[in-house]
Amino acid sequence: MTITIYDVAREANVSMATVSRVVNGNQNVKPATRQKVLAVIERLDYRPNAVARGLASKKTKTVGVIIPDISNVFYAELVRGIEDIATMYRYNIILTNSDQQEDKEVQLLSTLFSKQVDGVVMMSDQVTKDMFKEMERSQVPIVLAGTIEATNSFPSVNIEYHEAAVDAANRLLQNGHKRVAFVSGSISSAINQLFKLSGYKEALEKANIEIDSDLIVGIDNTYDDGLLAWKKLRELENPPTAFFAGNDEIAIGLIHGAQDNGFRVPEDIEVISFENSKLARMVRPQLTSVVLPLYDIGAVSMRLLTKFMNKEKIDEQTVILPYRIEERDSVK
Amino acid sequence: MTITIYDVAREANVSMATVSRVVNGNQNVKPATRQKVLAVIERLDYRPNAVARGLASKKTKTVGVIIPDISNVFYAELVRGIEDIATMYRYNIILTNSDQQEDKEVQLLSTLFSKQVDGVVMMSDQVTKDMFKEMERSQVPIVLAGTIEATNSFPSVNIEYHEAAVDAANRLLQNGHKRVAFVSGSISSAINQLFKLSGYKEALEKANIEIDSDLIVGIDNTYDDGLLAWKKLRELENPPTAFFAGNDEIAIGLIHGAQDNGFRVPEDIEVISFENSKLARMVRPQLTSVVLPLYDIGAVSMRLLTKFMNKEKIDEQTVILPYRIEERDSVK
DNA sequence: TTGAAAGCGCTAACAA
DNA sequence: TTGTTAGCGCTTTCAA
Repeated sequence: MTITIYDVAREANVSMATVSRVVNGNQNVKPATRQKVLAVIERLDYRPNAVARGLASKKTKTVGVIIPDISNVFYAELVRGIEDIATMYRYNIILTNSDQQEDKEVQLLSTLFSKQVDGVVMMSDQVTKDMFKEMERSQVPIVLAGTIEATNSFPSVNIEYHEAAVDAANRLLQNGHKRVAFVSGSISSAINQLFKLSGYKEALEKANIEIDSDLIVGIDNTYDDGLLAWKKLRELENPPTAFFAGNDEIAIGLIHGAQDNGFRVPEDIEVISFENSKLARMVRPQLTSVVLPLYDIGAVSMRLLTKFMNKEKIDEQTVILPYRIEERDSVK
Repeated sequence: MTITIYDVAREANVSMATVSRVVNGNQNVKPATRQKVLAVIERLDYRPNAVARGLASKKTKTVGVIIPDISNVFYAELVRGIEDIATMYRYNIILTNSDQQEDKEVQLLSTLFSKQVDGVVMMSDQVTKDMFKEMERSQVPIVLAGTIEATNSFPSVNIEYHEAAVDAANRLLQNGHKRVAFVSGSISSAINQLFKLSGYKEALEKANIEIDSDLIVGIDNTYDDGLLAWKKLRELENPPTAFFAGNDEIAIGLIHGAQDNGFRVPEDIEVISFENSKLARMVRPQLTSVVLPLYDIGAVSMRLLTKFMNKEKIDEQTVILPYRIEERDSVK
């Protein structure tokens, strides 16, 4: 039925150990023997069983990936970065969606461990206590991608969210705005709370502008919620004239809300986003946005993971990638 | 170090077979014994090794997924559908990107087989001969999602592309257009060629409109190419007044191209799309589009695959999902 | 340079 | 209801 290393060994008149050696590229095989074995492998169309190999070697050449939701472009980009580097190092990835549910994240980790993955790349809004506990007892390395964990106990790849947020807010402030709204997804998440919002606040404070909590709104990371946020903010006695949007969908919602009400962007209203997905160029006006290099974060995370898996020397387990602001047309 | 079924057996004073039984929910265990074993499992925090299990049982509870590119929303939606149903049936997925490269697709299949996946869901523009050969000798079921294979040798899930295309073209023709362009990605792909384009042609012929090959343009499925296609088509002596776009990005490129040239959509130019991703609602005017239910195609494909994997009775291995046209504002 | 043999951690007859 | 045992297909000593 399925042909095994034994069949090859028998046909080639060698021991299975020898077959194993040629399959694994071990140099201790006489060229002639190697040829002979290779020929039989070819003839029988032998294909090593990776599961058996995994059991014997305790290496599965597969890594687990936990993200909130693959149907979100944001995470999809990240995963592409991870997968490309994984492929490069001959790993496959098991992809899982957590929907940001803590219990699911914990359970997913557990499933991945039971499947004996060689490592895990994970992205989460917030590393809770339970997750931390599960992560701690992992036998394999875990890299956090675009995820903040307070104690910095795990390797991670991020950008300077705080500085980026300060920059973005300043970009608006320097155009003279006094009423700048902060509209972002899950304000409670570590990154939004600790970095983006704090950057926004710092910029305002430095500009001597009082922080108005009415101008800080936490919504879902969606277009519709962006639209809604516009409506709500518009009804304020003293509505904002500029918006710091947590991501592209929100930014577009805000812009369309403004346009539908007869405002022009950027003439009347300015909007800066924080993501720079493909979407950023697919609206009019095109979005000025902090670029979050998701693909790179994924790629670098995976590369870092390979280093841990191969027990290579690690220079720095906390890597910070550069960011920049892509100037387009939603800000003057 | 790692604790195994043996450790549990020893601590619980039972045989490993009994432990195996309780772990697998086998009913042939005395409740008292079950309790005892469960307690030890809990105490030692024993976790079954899925790789060993896979080797012994020849079932890995993981399925392979091959798609062109996860960073494309289109495929990401599909994968989410697959993953959700997979999770429901306790399968994990190994995700791979083929970038539509035939050799990569063949090689990916081979890798997945070597990892002993229990089945494969795959999406491809075109099932080539080499792929077909590799698929044919698969020991496990393969379901094609949103993919046409001429001989219908494999189970598949699709929509009525041809009818949908006829409908879409008619939607434009009924508004009196005589010059309707067909702008789509990889005209050579099976679906585009055999179904979308043929539907477009059929509709035109029925309306007694001569087919003008200048009006049929094959590009990449991108926003930028949509923009370019607009420019090119605009320079025609007798330019089109309506567009059948192969997907949302192309539709948006076309619309922006038109708007940038001072045309109004849908007043001057009408555009119908073929996808209905999230994007469709995120532009002005919002896109009228054939809805391609990607999530559903993924979900149904995975469900179908579980039936094959469990050797359930299959009513129909070729499933066709309904489509509809979402009327919005890019068509009058 | 090669082979023998002992696992890897589990499932699944089969016997008791 | 439980235990014994023979694999599953491979890697990896160790010895030759």
